[in-house]
Amino acid sequence: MAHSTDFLESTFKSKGLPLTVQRRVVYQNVASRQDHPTADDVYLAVQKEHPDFSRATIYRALDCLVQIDLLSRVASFGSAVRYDAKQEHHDHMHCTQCGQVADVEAGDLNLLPKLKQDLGFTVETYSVHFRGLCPECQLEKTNKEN
Amino acid sequence: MAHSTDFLESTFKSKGLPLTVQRRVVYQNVASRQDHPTADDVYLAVQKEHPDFSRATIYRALDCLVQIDLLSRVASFGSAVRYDAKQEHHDHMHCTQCGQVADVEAGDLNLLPKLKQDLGFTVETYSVHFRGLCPECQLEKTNKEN
DNA sequence: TACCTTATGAGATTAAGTATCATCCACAAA
DNA sequence: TTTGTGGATGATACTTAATCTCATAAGGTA
Repeated sequence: MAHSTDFLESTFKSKGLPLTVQRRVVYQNVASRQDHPTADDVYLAVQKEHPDFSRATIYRALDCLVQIDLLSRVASFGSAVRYDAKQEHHDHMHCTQCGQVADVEAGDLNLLPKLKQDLGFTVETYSVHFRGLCPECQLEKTNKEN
Repeated sequence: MAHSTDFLESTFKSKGLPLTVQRRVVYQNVASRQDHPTADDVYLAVQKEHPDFSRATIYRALDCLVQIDLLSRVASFGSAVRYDAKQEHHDHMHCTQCGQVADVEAGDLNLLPKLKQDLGFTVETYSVHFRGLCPECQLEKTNKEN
C-alpha cells in the first residue's frame, strides 16, 4: 500500500525539494503497483489520468525519487531500468521468459562484513537476483512441448 | 584464461551452429577480460584488430554466445547490457560511482530449494548483486571532501 | 568443388534515456 | 494575499543502445 500524502510532503520538505503534482502521481503509481515498472510503464499508466505529463518529466520524477530514497532501481537483464518503491530489504526473481520481476524474501544473508574485508568495497545495498520461469511460463512451456 | 579453440569448435558443433571468425574473436575477447564489457566495449576492443567487423555482428555474436551458454548477461543498474564469460558460480559487486562490476564469491547460499517451494518459480540461476563504492572511488570521494 | 544454410556488413530504424530552453509552479517571505 | 525566485515542467531535439532488413559472403557437408 502507498504511503500517505503527509509522508511525501515531509520527506520532500526535509530534502528541500518542491513536491509537485507530477512527483506525487509518479510516486503513488510505483508504490501502488505490485510489479516493477519501467519508466515507460509508469508513463503509460499515468497518462490515463494525466495526459499532459511529459515523458521527460516521468524520467525526472523517477530520478528525483531515487535520489531522495523513496524509490530504488532494480538491476535488470533487459535494456530498460525498472523501479521499485523502497520497503524492507527483499530480493528479486526474474522470469527469463516474460521478463516479470517478483519480490522474494531470501532472508538475511550476512554477507556484507565479509565483502568489506575481502575486497575493500563499501557495501551500501545488495540484492539476490534469481532467474528462471514463473509458474505461468512453466505452464506455457509445457503446453508448447505437447 | 580463455578456453582453447578446440573447446569452441566442439561446443558450436554440438549446437549445430557455424563457428565464424567473428564469433571466435568476440568470445576470446570477453573471456580474456577481467571486466564485464558492454557490447560497445567489445566492439571497440575488437576493432583494433578487425576494423571490418560490424557493430551488428558484435551484438549478434554476443547473443549467440549467450544462447549456447558460453557467455552470460550480467544484471545491471545501467542502460547497457554487460557480458561475462561463463565460469563457476560467482556474484557481482557494482560500483555505484563508476559502474565497474567486479566478481565476488559469496559462497553457496542454499536458497534455491526454498524458492521453488514458496513461489513456484523454477530457478535456473541466481546471483547476488552488491552495490557500493570500489576502493578507487572511495579514495576519490575522500579527496573531494577535503 | 559445389551446394545450401546461416552469418555478415551496411545502414536504416526503433527504443531508452538525456539535454535544452522558454514558461510555469511550489513555496516562503512580506 | 500577493509577490518573488529557484527549481520543475513540456516540447522537442538529440544521443545512445539495440534491432531489423537485405544483398552478399562465408561455414560446413557431401
